[in-house]
Amino acid sequence: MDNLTLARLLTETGDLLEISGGDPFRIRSYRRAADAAEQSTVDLSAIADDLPRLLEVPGIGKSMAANIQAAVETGSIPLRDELLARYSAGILDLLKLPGMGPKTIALLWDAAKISSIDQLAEAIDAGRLAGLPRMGEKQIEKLRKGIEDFRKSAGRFRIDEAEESAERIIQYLLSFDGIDRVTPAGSLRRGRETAGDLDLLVTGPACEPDKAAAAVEYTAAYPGIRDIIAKGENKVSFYLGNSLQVDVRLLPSSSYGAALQYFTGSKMHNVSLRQRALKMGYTLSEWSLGRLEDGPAGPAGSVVAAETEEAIYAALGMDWMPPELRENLGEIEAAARHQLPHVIEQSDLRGDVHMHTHATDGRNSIREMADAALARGYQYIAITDHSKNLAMTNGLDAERALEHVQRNGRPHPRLPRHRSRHPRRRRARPAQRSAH
DNA sequence: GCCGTTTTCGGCCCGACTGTTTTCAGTCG
Repeated sequence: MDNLTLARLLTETGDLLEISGGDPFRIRSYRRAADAAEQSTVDLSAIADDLPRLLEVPGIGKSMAANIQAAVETGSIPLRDELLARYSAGILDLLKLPGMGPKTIALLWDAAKISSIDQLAEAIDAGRLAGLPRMGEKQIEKLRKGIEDFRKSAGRFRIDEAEESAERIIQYLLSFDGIDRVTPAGSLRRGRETAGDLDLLVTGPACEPDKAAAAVEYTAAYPGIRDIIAKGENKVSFYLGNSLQVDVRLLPSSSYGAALQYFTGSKMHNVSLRQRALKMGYTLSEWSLGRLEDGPAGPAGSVVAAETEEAIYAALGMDWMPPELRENLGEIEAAARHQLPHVIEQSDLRGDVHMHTHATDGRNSIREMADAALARGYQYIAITDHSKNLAMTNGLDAERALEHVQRNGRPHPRLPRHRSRHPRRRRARPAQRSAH
């Protein structure tokens, strides 16, 4: 069983526990364990029998270790099976509808025994939701729309697709007078391979508190918007035509560092960082790092650090770290010990050994790719075009391959202007795991 | 259910937005 499957099982158990009204902190433990499984560079199923090693993983205690062992042996987690038997497998899909959380699902279950999207759609059409607590007209319409969107399906987006969408929105926003800077944050900034949504941080004089109304309206008028999800004093969320969700947050330049830190995440990194802040007598929010004794953070809260990420991490006794490391996998402790690992950069890459030319399904010639590779400082490349077995991609047989090389491929003094399939930076091995 | 710079018990992040709740609960990131 791979780590992603393990993470899904743990997440689902946490979700079901929440629907059943379980202890919030126990629920959080399942989520934290799921996160640990997803991010771990060690194959947890391979060490399932090695209890001491499992317990070394932050977020995995005795119970979670037992759950992992059960999952590897049986393909599921006992508590998950028990709860699924009480409801039905389809109940987990309900959580994917916008605005639908465990409390609402519990309500729908208690009032109408609804445990799947199809049952919910049917209940809406039959008018059986009207009259339930918190089920006004707008709420029901929102659910109807959510079901429609779910059936069309959205899912996660490749990072290059998200980047393209981001670039267009950034250009649009920068043309507004008083917006100085638009910074993509979230998983895009953390260099993940896919993004569930797009987070954009907007700063400038037009984003000062109490003055942001015009900029908010301008943002909400972006031509690519399909539906507005939420619009407030300094935040706009919407769906683009391709179903990518975009969250735009407008904050004053004086809060840029705090906002960037907050919006970059990951969620679990932020939770850990705030816990550390609390222990040190501070409170951290998207507005600033402030002193706890001065009251809650926020636009009017006290400011220990806010303008740069560096200042915030420094005030918390830590080195600044590249966004790629912020996954709550020990980087906070490593930064506090000043022992962050080196993150591999584009300049560290020496070559690329998986490249297709226009002879099959690539877009460039061997020569063009060689030139591009040289421009990046590569020392070698390997051309790996398809064989004829893959006819749909114009696979080459031996004769055609030879012809192609003779025509294009004489040893060339120079090398991949093809878009690398690798992220610009590769994730470094987290510090804590290097001790394993 | 996990974890420890005070802790093996007692605490566990924080603010924005929405809808219908007349003061707030639920959801989200």
